[in-house]
Amino acid sequence: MNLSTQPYKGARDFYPEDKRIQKYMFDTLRTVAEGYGYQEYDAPIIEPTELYLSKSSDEIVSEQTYSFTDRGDRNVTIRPEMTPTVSRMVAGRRQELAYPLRWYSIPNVWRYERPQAGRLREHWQLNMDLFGVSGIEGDHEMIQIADTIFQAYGADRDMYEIRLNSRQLINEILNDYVGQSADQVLAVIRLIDHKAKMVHEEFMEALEKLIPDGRHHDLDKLLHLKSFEELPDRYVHHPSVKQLIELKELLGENGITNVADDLTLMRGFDYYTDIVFEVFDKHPENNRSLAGGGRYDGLVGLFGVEPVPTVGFAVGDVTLQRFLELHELLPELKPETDVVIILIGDVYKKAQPFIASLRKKGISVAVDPTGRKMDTAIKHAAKSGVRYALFIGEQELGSGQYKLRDLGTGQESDLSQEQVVAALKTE
RNA sequence: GCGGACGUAGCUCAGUUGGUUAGAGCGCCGGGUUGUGGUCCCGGAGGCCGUGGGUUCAAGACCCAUCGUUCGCCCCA
Repeated sequence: MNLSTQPYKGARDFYPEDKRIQKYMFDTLRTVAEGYGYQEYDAPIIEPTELYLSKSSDEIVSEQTYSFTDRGDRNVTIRPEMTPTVSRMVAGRRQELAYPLRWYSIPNVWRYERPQAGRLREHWQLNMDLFGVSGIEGDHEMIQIADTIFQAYGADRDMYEIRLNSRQLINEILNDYVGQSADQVLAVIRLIDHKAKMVHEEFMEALEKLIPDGRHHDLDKLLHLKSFEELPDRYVHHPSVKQLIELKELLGENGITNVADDLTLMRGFDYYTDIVFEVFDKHPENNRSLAGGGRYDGLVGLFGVEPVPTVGFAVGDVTLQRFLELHELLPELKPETDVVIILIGDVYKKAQPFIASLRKKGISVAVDPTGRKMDTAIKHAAKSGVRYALFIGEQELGSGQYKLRDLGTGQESDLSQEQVVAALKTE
C-alpha cells in the first residue's frame, strides 16, 4: 500500500497557485477591515471544550467538533468558530480595553461534517467584531463592511443580497403563535429555517402540528411579508422593527439597496440576541450564504465580567472563492518571482555579483543552476509562470549587454544592467 | 450520522452482452547536432483497472465489503 498523497478529508492543500488566490482574497479582506479601523488579533486553534458548551449551537458542539482528551486529561476542542474565543479574549481584559473596540481575525476553523460544494471541514473565515456599541450604528457598520468587501472584489450589488431579520422580533411573534414553550419555539425556528428547502405543503403540514387552532396560516402569511413595514400594528412598533427600518435607511445612504427583509432568516447560533443578517450569493450554482452575523450582547458577560454589547460577522473563504469564480471576479495571479536567470555555460560563479545587485534593488530573482540545455531551461521557466527570463553567458558578462526575454510574448531585448533593473522594476 | 453518483496512466476519459499481450488525447522524458520554449515530425517511459473477498474455465467489467472522491440532507461560512 502506498502512502496517500491526498490531504485529509474536507481539508485542502494550498499549492502555490492556490495559495496565491488565498493571499489575494485575504489581502483584500485585511485592507477593508483595516480601512474601518479594525485591528488584527489571533488565538490558539485549540480551546477547552466547555468554551463552546451551551453557547454556539448544540448540534455543532455535540456532533460537528473535533474534540478529544489531551495527555493531561483535559477535554479540548479544535475551534469550530471564532466568536467564543474572541469573547473570551475581550472578557479577559474587559476593564482595560478601549471601546468601541474593533477587532478582526482570519482563523481557520474545523467542523466534522460531510464535505460538499462550498462546504468543507476546514475553512478560513474573516471574523469582524465590534464591541461596545449597543445602537443600530453597530449593526450598520457590520453590514456596511460586508458590503464593502464584496465591492472591493469588484462585485456588483445585483450579484448578492443582504438579508435581514431580528431574533427579538421573531421571538415575539412566535411567542404569540406558539406559546411560551421554549422547545416548541425552537422547533418552529428550525422549521422556518428550512422553509426554503421544503415543498410548501410539506412546510404547512409540519407547521400545523406545532401551532394550534389553525393559526399556522396566519403565521405563514406573516413570514411571507416582503418588508417589515407591512407587519401588523402590534409588531410594527416593536423596537427591533424600528431599528431594522432605520438600519435600511442608513444602508440606503451608503447606496446599499440590495437588502431583503426576511422573517425566515434564523441563523444557527444560539447566542444572537437581536438583529441578524446574511449575505447571500444570487448565482444559481452557489445558493449559499457568503457571510453571516448579527448582534450577540450576552457572550462576553458569560465570563463573569460586565457584559459588552457586541455585533459581528464572518465571511468564509470557500464560499467566497466560489462566489469570485462563478462571477469571474478573480484576477490572473502570477508568482512573485520577477525573473528567472538562465546561465549559459559555466558562469555560475562569475554571475554572482550581477545577480546579487539585482536582488539588492528589490527584484525577485530565481536562478536556474542546472546547466541543462537552454531550450529546456526556457521551457521550465515559462512553465513556472514567471514572466521574464534573463540570459547570462560569457558574451553577456563581457559586453555588459543582457538579453531579457518576455516569456509570455517571446519578445527579447538587449539591455544594459541598469536597463534590466529598470525593466524589471516597472513590473 | 443519512441518501445518490463515481473510483482504469500525472490529468480528462474510452474499454462492446465477462474472453487472450489494457487504449486515446493532453502532459512528462529524449531526439530532429553545437547559445533560445510554446508549432511541426520521430521515439520513449509510465497502469497489481482504489483495496480485500466472492461468482466463473475466464473479471477492468458481475456480487459483497471496505476505503476514497463527489453531489445532496443535517448543520453552517
